[in-house]
Amino acid sequence: MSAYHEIYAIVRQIPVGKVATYGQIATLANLPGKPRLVGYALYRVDLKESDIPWHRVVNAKGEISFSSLRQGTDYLQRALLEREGIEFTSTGKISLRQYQWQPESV
DNA sequence: TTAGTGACGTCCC
DNA sequence: AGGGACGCCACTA
Repeated sequence: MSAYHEIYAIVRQIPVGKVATYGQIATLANLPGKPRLVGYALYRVDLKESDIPWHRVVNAKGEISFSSLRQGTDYLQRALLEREGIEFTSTGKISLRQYQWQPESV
């Protein structure tokens, strides 16, 4: 059983209209302090054949990680999030206080 | 095997 | 608020 499988399982649990951070996913996947692995795990996921809502994962700043490696999927991510009702600030950030996923339902 | 890089986070300035 | 340095570990050359 790969640790990445746990990551995918966690991401799949993120409800529509909510987002989670890489660090949050890492912790939930029993990989505290290793958020980079989460990012790499999602990078390995095939966007088309996976049923994983990868677009609901953002960094701790509440922003989408823009990278040339993603070939524009970063812009797609923002579009998908906006389609789910998530609003972006003028600086392109998301209000985590309002949209961050709370597994334990504070 | 060593070195470099990265869908990130935390700390310090 | 914004930017730089360091740490983390898997993958690639």
